[in-house]
Parts: sequence; C-alpha cells; structure tokens
Amino acid sequence: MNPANKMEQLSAYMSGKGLKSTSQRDYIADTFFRTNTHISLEELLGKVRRKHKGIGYATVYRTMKLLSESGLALSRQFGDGQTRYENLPADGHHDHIICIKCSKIAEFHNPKIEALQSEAAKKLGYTVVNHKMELYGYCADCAVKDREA
Amino acid sequence: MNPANKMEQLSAYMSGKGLKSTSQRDYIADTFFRTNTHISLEELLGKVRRKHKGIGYATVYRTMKLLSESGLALSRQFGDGQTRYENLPADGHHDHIICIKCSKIAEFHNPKIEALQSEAAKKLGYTVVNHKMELYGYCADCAVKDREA
DNA sequence: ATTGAAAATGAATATTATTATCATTAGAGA
DNA sequence: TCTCTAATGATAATAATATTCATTTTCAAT
Ligand SMILES: [Mn+2]
Ligand SMILES: [Mn+2]
Ligand SMILES: [Zn+2]
Ligand SMILES: [Zn+2]
Repeated sequence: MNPANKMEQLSAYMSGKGLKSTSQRDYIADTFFRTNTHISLEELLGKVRRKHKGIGYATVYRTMKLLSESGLALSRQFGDGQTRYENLPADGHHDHIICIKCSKIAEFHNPKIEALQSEAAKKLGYTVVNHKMELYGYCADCAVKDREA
Repeated sequence: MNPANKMEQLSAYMSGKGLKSTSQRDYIADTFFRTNTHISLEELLGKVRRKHKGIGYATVYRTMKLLSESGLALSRQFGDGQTRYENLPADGHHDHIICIKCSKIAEFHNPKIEALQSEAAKKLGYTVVNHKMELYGYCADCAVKDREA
C-alpha cells in the first residue's frame, strides 16, 4: 500500500469517527507513511518541522496515536525508553533483532516459531492474540569489531 | 536456592564491591527473596513498610537495582509502564504469557523456539545474546467469561 | 458565502516512573 | 573508639507522554 492509499484509509477512518482533517495531521501522516524506519516521535517531529515549523509536539503525539489506533502504524518499544513507530509491513507482521552495540535492527518472520508459541500457550490454557518477540545480540559488523579488539 | 542462600550470595557480592550491609537493604532483599510473583517496586515498598515504615522509596529502587546487577533478581517490563522483578527461576530462564483481560501471568520455556530464534538471527548475521518474548491473549478463565457474555 | 457547533492546535502544565542530589546517619576496619 | 566511606530518606530533577485550555480551523447546514 502506497502513501496515497494510506491517506485514503486514514481519511475513511477519520470520517467514520467524526474527526476532521487538518493540514498538520495530513502532513504528519504523509511524512510518516513515507518513512521506512522505526522512527521515534522526536525524529518524526524533526522531519515534520523542516517544512512546517509551527507544528507542535502534542500534535505529533496525537497523530501517531491516531494512526496506531486506526491500524496504520505499529508502535514498538525496544527498551531504550522511547516509543518508535513503523509502517505496516506489506508481508504481514514481523519480529525484530536488535544489535546491542550499534542498535541496528533486522526483521524476520518465522511461522514455525509462532506455531510453537500458540502451542505453548494452549498447554497453559491461554489463547494468543498477539506477541512481542525481540532478540538482542550482535550484528555481523559489531561481532567482527569485537573480534578485532 | 532458598532465601538464606540468596542473602549469602548477596553478601558475597557486596563485600566484593566494598558495599556495606544495612538493615534496610537486608530486609528489602529478604522480603523480595520470599516473593514468588512479578512484583512492582510499589508493591515491594508496601510490603516492606508493613514492618519497617521508615524505609524510603529510593532505597527500594536502589536495592532492586543492586539485586538485578548481582544477578539475584530479574527485571521485567510487561508494557504496563512499571518495572517488575522476579526471583531467578530454579529451572533456568522462562518467557511469559499474559492475559490481556485479568493480567494473570503464566510462564513457559521452549528450547525449540529458542533454537529457531538463534537460527533466524544467524541467517541475518546476528548472534543472539538474550531475548524478550511475551505472548498476550486470554487465560482460560477470561476466555470462558467471554463466551458467556 | 456565512454561520456555528465541534474538533484540532500549540503552548504550557501535569503526570508518572525513575534517577540524582545532598545533608545526615550508620557500618566496619584500624 | 575513631574515622572513613557508603547508605539512607527527603526532596528535587529528568524524561517521556498526557492533559488542559484559550484560540483557531474545519465542515455541514443554512
Ligand atoms: Mn519492524
Ligand atoms: Mn516470570
Ligand atoms: Zn551492531
Ligand atoms: Zn485472564
């Protein structure tokens, strides 16, 4: 789904809720839809202010919360104390592996793991609705540097 | 390992670092060692103040940080904004499944999943050092209530 | 095009968990 | 017992996020 489609989706979601479209909201959403990183609120605010310097902190917070609720953005917590957002992946959900030295993030998806998760949950009487799985370790670059040091 | 053993371990760790034993610290640690839940700082402070009402917030924070560093406590973040601590499980590490209705927590360990995690990471050039895996869903009780409603 | 109710904005303030500061107290080796 | 150093607890500081509120903007109805 391209940014324009997403703007339409958002528009539909908003009119369904009686929300109004504004230039700030549109610009923040569009800017976000064009990112392909795990962006923090602060980074997004910076990006957005390059063009619209009047935009406030609160509006970025509010807009990303809205995108999150509407299912057009995913919020992620990687343990550095800041919430990050990413666009919905085209190929379904994925999990993350994060380098504990340089913070580089790689993504993966493993249906076998998820089947085993459901199975483990079932044994305990639970039904899984969603999950959070993050691996922490060294990326290839940082592992090399470690060996050299 | 029982509470008394843990107190010894802690004592050893502290003397190794030139730290002093105090009645507050000892009581907080001992109280924690006797819990078998995922306890928040606030809950622990409450417990501890039942006997020693003078104990300050900061001392509980500092003590739990110390236990965490010494490897005698595990800190957990389950997404409710509060850090929780649990005792080291006797049978190695485990992951969690949390009911999104009543917050009940179950624990599980699945070596097969962890092997697959390492494998997935390896494909991306990463080496896994640790991981965080939480499943969210409905416990048996809450699933039943849902069906009845 | 005008109007008016409802929603959005941005600045400022509040909240919440956690950490740091600092004057005072207490532990423990000499 | 002295004395040095760490620990304590009250309080203030931080940092991310949420809320408040006066003002502005949107948009459906006129
Ligand atoms: Mn991602
Ligand atoms: Mn546990
Ligand atoms: Zn790296
Ligand atoms: Zn439940």
